[in-house]
Amino acid sequence: MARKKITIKDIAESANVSKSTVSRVLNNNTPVNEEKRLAVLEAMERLNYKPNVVARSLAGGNSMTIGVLTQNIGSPFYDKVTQGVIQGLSDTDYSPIFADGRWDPEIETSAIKTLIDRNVDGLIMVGGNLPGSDLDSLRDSKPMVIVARRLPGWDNKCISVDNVAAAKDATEYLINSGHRKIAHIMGIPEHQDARDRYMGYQAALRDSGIALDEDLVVKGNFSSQSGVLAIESLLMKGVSFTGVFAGNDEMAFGARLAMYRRGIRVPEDVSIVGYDDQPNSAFMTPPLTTVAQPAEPMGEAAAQALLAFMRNQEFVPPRLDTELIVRESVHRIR
Amino acid sequence: MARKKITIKDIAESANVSKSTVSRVLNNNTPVNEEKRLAVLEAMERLNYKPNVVARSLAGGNSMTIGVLTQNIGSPFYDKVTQGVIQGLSDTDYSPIFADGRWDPEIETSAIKTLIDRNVDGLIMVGGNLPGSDLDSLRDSKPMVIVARRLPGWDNKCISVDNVAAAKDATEYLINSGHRKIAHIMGIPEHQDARDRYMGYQAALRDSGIALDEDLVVKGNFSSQSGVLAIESLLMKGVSFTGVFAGNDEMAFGARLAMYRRGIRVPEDVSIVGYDDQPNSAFMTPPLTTVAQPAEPMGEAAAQALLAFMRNQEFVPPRLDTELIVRESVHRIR
DNA sequence: ACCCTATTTGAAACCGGTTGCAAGAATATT
DNA sequence: AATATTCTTGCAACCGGTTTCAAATAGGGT
Repeated sequence: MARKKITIKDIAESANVSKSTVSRVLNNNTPVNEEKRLAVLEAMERLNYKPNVVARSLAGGNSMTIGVLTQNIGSPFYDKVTQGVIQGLSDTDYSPIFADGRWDPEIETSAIKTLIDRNVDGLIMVGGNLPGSDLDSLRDSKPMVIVARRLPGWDNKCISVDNVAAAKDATEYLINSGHRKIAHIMGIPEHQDARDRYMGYQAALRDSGIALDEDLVVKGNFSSQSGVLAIESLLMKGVSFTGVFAGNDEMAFGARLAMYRRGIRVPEDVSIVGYDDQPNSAFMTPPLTTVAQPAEPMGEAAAQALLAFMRNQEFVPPRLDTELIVRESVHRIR
Repeated sequence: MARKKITIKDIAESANVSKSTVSRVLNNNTPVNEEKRLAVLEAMERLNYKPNVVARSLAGGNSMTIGVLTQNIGSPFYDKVTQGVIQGLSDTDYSPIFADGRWDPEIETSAIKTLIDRNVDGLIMVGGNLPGSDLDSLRDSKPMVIVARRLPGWDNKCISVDNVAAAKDATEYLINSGHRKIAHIMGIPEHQDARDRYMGYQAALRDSGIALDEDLVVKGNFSSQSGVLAIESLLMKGVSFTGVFAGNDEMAFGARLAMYRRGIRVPEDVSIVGYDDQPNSAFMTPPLTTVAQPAEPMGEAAAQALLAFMRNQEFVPPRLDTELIVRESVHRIR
C-alpha cells in the first residue's frame, strides 16, 4: 500500500518509450504505434499506474474538477438537485468541488472566485441569486450551466422546469375540485421560482374566470414557520378560503399545523396543495397533494450538459416534466 | 478580468528578489529580511497575486483540499453534519471535496481511493459502514476523523454523540409519562446508531423494571415507509402498546401516518417519540417529541478537529449534547 | 532506386510553485 | 583584526505531467 508512488517515468522506462509517448497513449490525442501503445498499456496495468491528477492539472491546464455553487445545503429540493449533479459526475473522471453561496450575491461572487481560483474546468450553479449581468462576464471564461434557475439570455445553458405551468396545474386541480376561494402562500419574492409559481396561480384563476383577490395571497419565505404565519394572518384578517396552494411543501406543512391548532380539518374544511414533493410529504397527515419536480434528473442533466458543453458536443436534455402527485389533502366540494 | 495570470515570477521581478524569497514570505517558514518581505507583500498586493493552488499542491505535496466521504446526501441528519463540515472549513484555506459511499463498503473504498488520488490533505468520514479494520490501514497515511460514527479504537478521532444515553432518555420520558407498553421501531441493524438506540431503549426498560418484550420491537430501515410497515405489523400481530419510540424521525412520521390510517389518535391513544429532530418534526401533527442531535456542531467540530490534527495541535471538542425536545406527541396516562 | 511527404517519436521546455544547498553578508568569538 | 558562526538569499533541481519542435522512420510516387 505504502510503496513508492509510480509515475509516468516509471511507465516510460518499463515500456521502453519516452514520457511523451506514455502521455500520448494516456490522452490518446496523437496517433501512436499500436505495438508501443500496447506495451504502454500493459505497463500501466502491471504497475497499477494512476496518473497524478494534480500534475496533470498543472501541466495541462485542466483540473478535472467541476465547481458546484450551491445555495443552501440542507434544503430538500436543492439537495436533491445537488445529489443529481454528484450522480451525473460519478462515472466520469471529474470530481465536484463545492462552495456555498447562501443566496447572497456577495457571498456567491466570492464563492465563484474561490472555485475559479481552484482552477475548475467548469461551473454548475444550483439556483442562485446573482444577477444575470454579473454572470455574463464569467460566461466566456468558463464553461458553465445553471440548474434549477431560469435566466434570461441563458436559455441554452439553463436546466430547469416550467414553474409557471406546474403551479397553474396545481391551482387548476383545486379549481376543478370545486374550490373558488384559494389562498396562495408565496415564497421569497426575490426568487424567480416564487414569482413563477405565483404567476401560475394567477393564470389558473384567470383562465377559470375567478378574480384575483389580493387578500388571499400572503408572502412567506419558503420556511414551515412562514406557512403557519401565513395561515394565522389569513385567519386574523377574516378572509375565508377553502383551498390553499403553498409555494413549497415546507410552507404547506406549516399551514397544515396552523390549521391543526385551530381545529380546522384538512382536507374536509380546507384543502392544501404543495410544491416540491419532498420525501416527507407523502407522510403528512393527510398525505400531501403536491407538485413533483424531477430534482435529481435535473442535477444529472446539468452535469451531462456541462460535460457535453466542455467537449463541444451537442446535448439534448431529457424531458424534465413536473407532475402533480395526487394524494389526500384535497377535498372535492360542492 | 481576462488579463494574464500573474505568477510568483512576476512578484519576484517586481520586488527585486528571487522566486524562493517570495515563496518564503508566502509560507513564512524561513526568516526573511523585513525590508524585502514588505516589498514582496506590497508587490503581491499591488498585482493582486493569488498563488496557484494546483502548482502549490504539486510542488509542496499538500493540496489544500479536505476529502469528505458522505454516505447519502439527501438524508436530513447527515446533510446537516455535512453542512457543518462545510461551515467549519469555510473560513480556512481548505476546500472540501466530496465523494459518496452510499453506505456500501465497496463503494466507500473506491470513494476513499478517489479522494486520496486527488491528493487530499485530510479525510473526514461522515458516518459510514466500512469495517474498522479497513480503516486502520489508512489511518497513518492520512490525517482523518470520523464524525457521526463511533468506532472502537478510534476514540480520539471520532466526533459523535452518545446515542445510547439519548435513546434511554427518550424512552424514560415515555415511561415517566406512565407508559409501560412501549414499542421500538429499530433502524438498520447494521448501523451502529440503530443498535445503540435499541440498547438505550432496553436500558431504560431495565432500569424501570419493565421486562423487554421482543414482540414490541420491530425492525425498520430508517425510512418513513418502514415506519408505517412497523406499525402495521404490530397491529397485525395484535400486540398492544401505548407508546412508540422510533429510531429516527422518518420512521416516526411513518408510524404516525399508519395510525392516522387506522384511526388511532396521536397522542391520545398512542404516544410517539422520535430521534433526530429534523426540521419537519416540529410541523408534524401533532408536533413530534424527539431527540435533537447537534448535527451541525458535530460537523464543524470534525472540521476543526481535523485541522488541529493536521497541525499537530491539541483540540478539545466542544460539548456535544443531545437534548430531548418535548413537543406534543406524548400523552401522560394513568 | 530516389526523392518527397506523411507519421511516429523523443528531447527539452514548460506549468507555478517548493526546497536543499552553498555562497555571501552579517554578527559573534577569541 | 582574523576567524568562526549564524542569517539571508539565490540558484537550480524537482513535483509529474503536457506539448512544441525537429529528427527519424515509414510509405508513396514515378
